[in-house]
Amino acid sequence: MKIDPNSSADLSAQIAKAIRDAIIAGDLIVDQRLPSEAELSDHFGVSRPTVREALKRLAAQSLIRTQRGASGGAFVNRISFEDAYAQQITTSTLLLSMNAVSFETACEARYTLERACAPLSAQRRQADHLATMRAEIHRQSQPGLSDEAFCASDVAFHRALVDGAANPVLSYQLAGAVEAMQPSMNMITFTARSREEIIQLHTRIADAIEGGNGEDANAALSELQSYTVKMANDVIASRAQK
Amino acid sequence: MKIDPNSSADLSAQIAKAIRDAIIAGDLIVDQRLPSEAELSDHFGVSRPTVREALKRLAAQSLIRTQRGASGGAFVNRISFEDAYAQQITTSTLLLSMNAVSFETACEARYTLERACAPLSAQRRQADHLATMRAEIHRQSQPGLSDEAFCASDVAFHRALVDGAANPVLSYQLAGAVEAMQPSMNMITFTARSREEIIQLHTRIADAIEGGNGEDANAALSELQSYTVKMANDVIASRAQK
DNA sequence: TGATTTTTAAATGTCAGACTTTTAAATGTC
DNA sequence: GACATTTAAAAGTCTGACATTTAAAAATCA
Repeated sequence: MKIDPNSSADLSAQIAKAIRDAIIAGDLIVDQRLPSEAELSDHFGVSRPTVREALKRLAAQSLIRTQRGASGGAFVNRISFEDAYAQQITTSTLLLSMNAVSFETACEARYTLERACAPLSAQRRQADHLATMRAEIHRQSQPGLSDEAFCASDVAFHRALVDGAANPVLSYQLAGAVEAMQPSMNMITFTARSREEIIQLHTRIADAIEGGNGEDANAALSELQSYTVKMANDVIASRAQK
Repeated sequence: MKIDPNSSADLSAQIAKAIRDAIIAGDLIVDQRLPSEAELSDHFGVSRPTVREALKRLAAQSLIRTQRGASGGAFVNRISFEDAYAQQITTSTLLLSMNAVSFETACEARYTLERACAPLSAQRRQADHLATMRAEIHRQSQPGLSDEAFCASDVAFHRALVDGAANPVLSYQLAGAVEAMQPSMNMITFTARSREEIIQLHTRIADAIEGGNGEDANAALSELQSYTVKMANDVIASRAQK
């Protein structure tokens, strides 16, 4: 692991890259302890604060974890699916909110990916996935539920659908697509009428998943996509009017 | 933006979280300048190195960028699709390599997602996507190509397929699924015979995309998935034998 | 001897203050 | 007015110190 002291880039960025590359290449394996900060600053010929900045960069990506105390230090971290979910959701959410991505484009991506999962879910879903879906449908039909809570329940419903495919990699990839839309969804006002419509489609999806009918589920998902886009366009139109 | 000095968590982590939350909530908007490091350390009642560690954490997630010099400082960064790609690929790659995910599971996720894109790509692909696919097929048929180069070309082919769907959000989500598999793919030895088989399937896919036939493309993708899994299993079996 | 408590040392976390380098803007000069 | 010079602000880096945490070693005691 070496750095170029003449490069224009930050030393801490270079050091972080060197260590990151070593982890990706497998030169540093999970749970292996890195040299102490003092040793690293010796090795790279920089001061301890500079090394620390590099380590914080890696910690922010969940590549390492640190422990204080004797026999503490920085350890190569096994990235958990939970960590990866969280990072993906943050990145996806900001990517959408900062880049003028149309609601329609994001929605298409989300539902296209969900339709990829639904047939697998129809085949493999366990009882608990179905139970979660039914429970969320029930919650959605409660009167007095706020729009935000309705959206959150919607996300939970769709996550159960995706998790039913019993492929954690798929669940991870979908997490970003589903959750990143929540901020834009939160802008929509869900009237009693539209909630009813959505709940009906959710019920159709749950029935199809229960019956092992992936095609039906996908048809309902497509309708849900159209309806959601329509609702969003209504909001945009009514805003433009004002 | 406030922190709790009595919390057990690192101050720099708390500060990073406070700023990150402000960005996500929209309290800090793109290109807005954060207070200088000195001002931030005043505000949070901590030293400058601590503030700097927090800022490096955010920089690692591409949430801010920094500029030196007069009228420099830390600015809220617009996360580009390129940044998001890179992060997703790093995270996905490490997630797979560190978590004993079976080749089959990862492969299923990848091809399931690709099959979601292919019909869109068959409808919308531009000439350049098709040209890239054909060019990569041609490269793959070159004798003397290393296994690594063959894999890299394979990735480029599949990316062109996905990009043909003309939905940047979809391309972003797929980037992780496709690229994260490269390390495991690199472990496979591609014999002349297997390359021929793959090239034939790639050609079928390209033909289907050119002809606007999403179903054909998906059938070929399914075959490619089976064949890839079979090859990987052969490698695993022959290793176990040794 | 064995269990418990105390001490110790290593490591990260934090701080203060200084110096270096970069860079844009203000100032001065022709 | 155009160009060169100075200046000041800000990030980048360094040194050295102290605080806090924690596991292991040492000491104590039943």
